[in-house]
Amino acid sequence: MWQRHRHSQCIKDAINKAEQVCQTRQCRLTPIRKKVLELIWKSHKPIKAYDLLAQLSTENFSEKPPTVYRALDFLHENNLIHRIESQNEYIGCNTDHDSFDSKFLICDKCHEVEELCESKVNKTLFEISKKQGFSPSLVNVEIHGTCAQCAQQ
Amino acid sequence: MWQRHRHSQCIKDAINKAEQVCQTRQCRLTPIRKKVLELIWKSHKPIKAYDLLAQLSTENFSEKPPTVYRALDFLHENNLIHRIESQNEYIGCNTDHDSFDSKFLICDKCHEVEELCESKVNKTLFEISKKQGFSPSLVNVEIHGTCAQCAQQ
DNA sequence: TAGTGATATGTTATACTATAACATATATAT
DNA sequence: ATATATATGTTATAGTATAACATATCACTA
Repeated sequence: MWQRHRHSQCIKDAINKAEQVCQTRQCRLTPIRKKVLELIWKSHKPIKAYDLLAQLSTENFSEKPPTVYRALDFLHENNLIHRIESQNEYIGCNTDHDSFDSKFLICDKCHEVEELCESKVNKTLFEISKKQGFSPSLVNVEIHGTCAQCAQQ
Repeated sequence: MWQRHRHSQCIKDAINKAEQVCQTRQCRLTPIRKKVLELIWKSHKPIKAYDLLAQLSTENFSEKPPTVYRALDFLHENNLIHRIESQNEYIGCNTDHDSFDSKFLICDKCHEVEELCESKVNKTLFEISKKQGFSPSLVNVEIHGTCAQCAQQ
């Protein structure tokens, strides 16, 4: 990418947003939760639970599965991260949509993932669902393929 | 359901279709593969790999994970089943679309799943992807919620 | 400010999901 | 018949996630 990406900034933004959300919702961004969120954002790509866990070892936290899964649960419940279902991976969310609607472009070559913010498709899917008597609560779209970068090569 | 569902018939249809597909593609619907496909269709709901495996035990097949995962891989490659990513479950596919496009309504109460056959949304998603320079190869949509049956109760 | 209930974390164990690697058997095509 | 490819058997292990209970910390109020 020719454009300089101020990565440290996007981590900070994510933490700030998380702190705001927690203040509003009266829940606590504890050190573990904050650290896990930071680690997720530090990774430009979606990251696996056990990779997060390994990184926690260098910190002062218990390096055991429940540590990271509890933090992931918390962050997910509060719409601060998404789970990429087809990959068992987690990625930060900095958009303002509620968690019931998420769409991802997943590059199968470099494994980068981009979140799509688009509401038309979502609306259509809701309408189709309702026509069938189905009451949707959550829509997840995962589109696999090749990203622009990788296609050039 | 007031309407009588001829379940044995839909299993037969699925096997017939599989045999056709295999003839066309020059691949083999071996006894294991056929049995796994039958078991998947026998279950009205998506089913887990290890549940299939347990059911294979009563048959004359090796009740070990690779047995079922290999059959699942084969059936999936040939578009005879889908994987519900958010549930780690497998479901039969009797529609004629290619596997690169699948959409499911997943009832979180009774766990029944219905496949949507709809191409408009898919087209839109492809267009959006391409605008971003992304070349999609596969779209998977999983919509969670409550089905008509369960909503009545 | 000590006590109490709710929330969060530590810890051990185990359940659930999937694949690697190599041996053996079966099918298909000369 | 034999060679090659394909499929299955078998053992072991990797990878993903949760249950259950103990301990600690927070937040509220008596």
